[in-house]
Amino acid sequence: MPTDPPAAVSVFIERMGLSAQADGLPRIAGRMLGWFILHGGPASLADLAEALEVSRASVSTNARVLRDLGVLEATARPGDRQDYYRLADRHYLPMLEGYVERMATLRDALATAERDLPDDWRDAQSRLVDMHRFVDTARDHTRDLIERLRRDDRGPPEGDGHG
Amino acid sequence: MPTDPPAAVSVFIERMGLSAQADGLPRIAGRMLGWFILHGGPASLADLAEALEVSRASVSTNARVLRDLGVLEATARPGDRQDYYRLADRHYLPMLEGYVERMATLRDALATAERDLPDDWRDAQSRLVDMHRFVDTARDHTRDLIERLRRDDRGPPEGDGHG
DNA sequence: GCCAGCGTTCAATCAATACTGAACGCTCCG
DNA sequence: CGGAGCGTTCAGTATTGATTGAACGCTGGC
Repeated sequence: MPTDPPAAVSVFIERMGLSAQADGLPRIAGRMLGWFILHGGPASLADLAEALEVSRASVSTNARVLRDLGVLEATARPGDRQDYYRLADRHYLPMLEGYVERMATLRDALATAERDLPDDWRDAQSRLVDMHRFVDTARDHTRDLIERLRRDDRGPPEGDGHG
Repeated sequence: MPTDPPAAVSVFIERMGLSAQADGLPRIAGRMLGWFILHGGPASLADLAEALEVSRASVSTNARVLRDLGVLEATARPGDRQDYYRLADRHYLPMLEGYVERMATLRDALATAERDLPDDWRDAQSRLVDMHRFVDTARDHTRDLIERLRRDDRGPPEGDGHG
């Protein structure tokens, strides 16, 4: 074996699992994402199950989750009946979209409360509106960011490095 | 009782609990936040425990969590030995700061992988850098948003309504 | 038409963690 | 100095949800 650096590989995959967990996704989904970031190419569910040492059931379930999110894409290979998956182009955008979605949920709770609460509750209404405005701002801001990132597919191939 | 609209109140509080849960916080923390948004004023832990019908232990623990996050502030009332809490000024900012923190964690995982992986893994490196750039962009963007929101304390007291 | 392989689904298990009740330490009042 | 009230902490409980193993349906090869 010319190369045997599984140390950094497994460390990264595990970290991605934890990161996904922090974002409300199953840990295995994050590990699958990590695996795809490192290995990229189309892989079958059996490949993933073996590589990550998890059950086929988990791989199947989480592949569906990631596919529905837009992180993974299904590909077909001529002459092979297996399902193959690969990373979607801008696979990281769903993360931001998840944030937007949470903000929308929160926004709805605020709007409903504003509507259903009597006018007596002046202070409450004031605080609701205040937070409502904040959530709208944050959501719009993040939406714009997503739009922008969706447009410039890659940006300059190289040049200025750091941020 | 001149007003008895606890329906919308409890609905909102419960929704805030779920919203907090989606953000990785204990549900009770979210319900406490909801209660403070509606009732605002300084409240003792005993008040909260009774209002939300949860144990004093939970209230104590979650009050600490929310205080450490910057969502609640501790206030003192002269002549009263109890601890009183109230909503912090821009209590919603910690939500965005939490996002930034998660992105920083993710960024660190990516940077570490880039450093520790051998150059052989060209494609992996390429994907890592690609995602790294994205995370940096999103993080900076969100940071700027936080900065901006921190500056304009309230904006106009009233006038143009919608965003 | 039967067999093998793949993906999915479902009940059961397991782990993580939020929540509670009880005990403790502290501070102030009498 | 003794007692009461408040907040904190800790072990135990309960609940949520991820993960698994096994059974099922489907598709293609022989």
